Amino acid sequence: MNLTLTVFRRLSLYLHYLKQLPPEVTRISATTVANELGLGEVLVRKELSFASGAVGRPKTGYVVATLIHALENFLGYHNHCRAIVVGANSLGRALMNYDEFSDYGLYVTAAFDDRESVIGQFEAGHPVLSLDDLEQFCRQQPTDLAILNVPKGDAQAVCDRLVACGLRAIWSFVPIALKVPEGVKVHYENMAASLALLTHHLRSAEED
Amino acid sequence: MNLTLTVFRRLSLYLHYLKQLPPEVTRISATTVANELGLGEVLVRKELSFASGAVGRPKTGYVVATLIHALENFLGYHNHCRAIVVGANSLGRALMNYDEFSDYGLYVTAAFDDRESVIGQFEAGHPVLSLDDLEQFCRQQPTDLAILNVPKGDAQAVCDRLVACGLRAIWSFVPIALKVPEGVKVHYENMAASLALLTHHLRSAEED
DNA sequence: TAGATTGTTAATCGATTAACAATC
DNA sequence: TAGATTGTTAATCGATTAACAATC
Repeated sequence: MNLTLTVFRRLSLYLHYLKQLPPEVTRISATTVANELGLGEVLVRKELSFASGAVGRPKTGYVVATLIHALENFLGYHNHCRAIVVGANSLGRALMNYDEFSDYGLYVTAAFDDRESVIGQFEAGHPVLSLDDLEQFCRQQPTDLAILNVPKGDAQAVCDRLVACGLRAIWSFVPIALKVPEGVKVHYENMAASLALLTHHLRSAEED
Repeated sequence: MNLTLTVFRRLSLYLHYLKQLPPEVTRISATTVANELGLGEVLVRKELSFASGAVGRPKTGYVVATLIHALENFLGYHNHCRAIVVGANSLGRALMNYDEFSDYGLYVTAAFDDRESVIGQFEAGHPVLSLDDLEQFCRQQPTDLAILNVPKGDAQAVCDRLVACGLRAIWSFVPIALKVPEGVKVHYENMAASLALLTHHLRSAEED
């Protein structure tokens, strides 16, 4: 099986669902999970077994606690990872405050920007540093990935610097295709497009 | 052809690419676009023709200006849509400031929250109102969709109120499956999962 | 005319679902 | 034992790619 973003998102949906179950529910069937989340039950079974290696018992289902632990493990909860935000605009600063990251073992340690107006600020206890200090910071603090939030025109240059600093993963909110060497993983996020697709559906619904 | 989020995102990638071309480039081939963006050329052609109805000419390609206009039209640039943010946490407030939305004709007009500490604030010129005023606001200001950012426990109740207000689309950042009537479209966003998948790839790469 | 490029039709690939035997 | 539920194998569905004739 192939781990796509779609699969990964569903796995975290399963995990959230399992975690909100009342504590007296100790076992659960894939059938129940599937119905609650509006998914196919075979899909749920396949993905649970893929991600957690969990073995269910016919008739009783899966042990909830085991499943939760295995999913957390697979999704990275127990495996800490350090990220920096590059470009401390309001979305960048919001991501420094974003609690949910810690559910996946992700910690934002600092932000970087080249605007005097934001340098020196603190967000959720972490500093906004000058972009000039990027290289020095990365040498001192092992950093795994960067959240890229800079203006379009700066994106490729900043990206090159991040790669030179040894980062191997970039989460880019900039809508241009970055050129990176083999071995560096880039994931593009387009918030506006996600939202706009919804409005597109609204319009098509009206036409019917 | 089916309009999925994947397709929609690629369309907006094409559009961004076309827009950053120097003005002297008036015609472009699907082959060039595909190569620049690292995609298959047949895919680009198919999606361009699907979304824009644009007709290319063998040998010369497509007229850039026509393509841009048609894509903007398809993606909603010329079709304004009003959104509210419900739950004015830092991500919610960042989305009120998010410039890119206007590229898709999206305008956030207000935010709602039930915490006294944020009610009355302004963000990008738009107010944070009391959640109590939601119904009244929606009666006075036609609103198309809501960006849902409230605590997990409140999500379903708030969602029900939004549906009762006549909203037909919800963009939810809350990781629970909402129950909505037929005809209401929900899109779930899981920022943390997107980022966590990247770190997962990092870890698997290390193991090789 | 020759070559680049389009758009279509058929083939492939991957993800989801259906069917079903195994088992607690 | 009978019924619920698992996990696997085969079928379907949809998205992407390959092949190719049409055409500027």
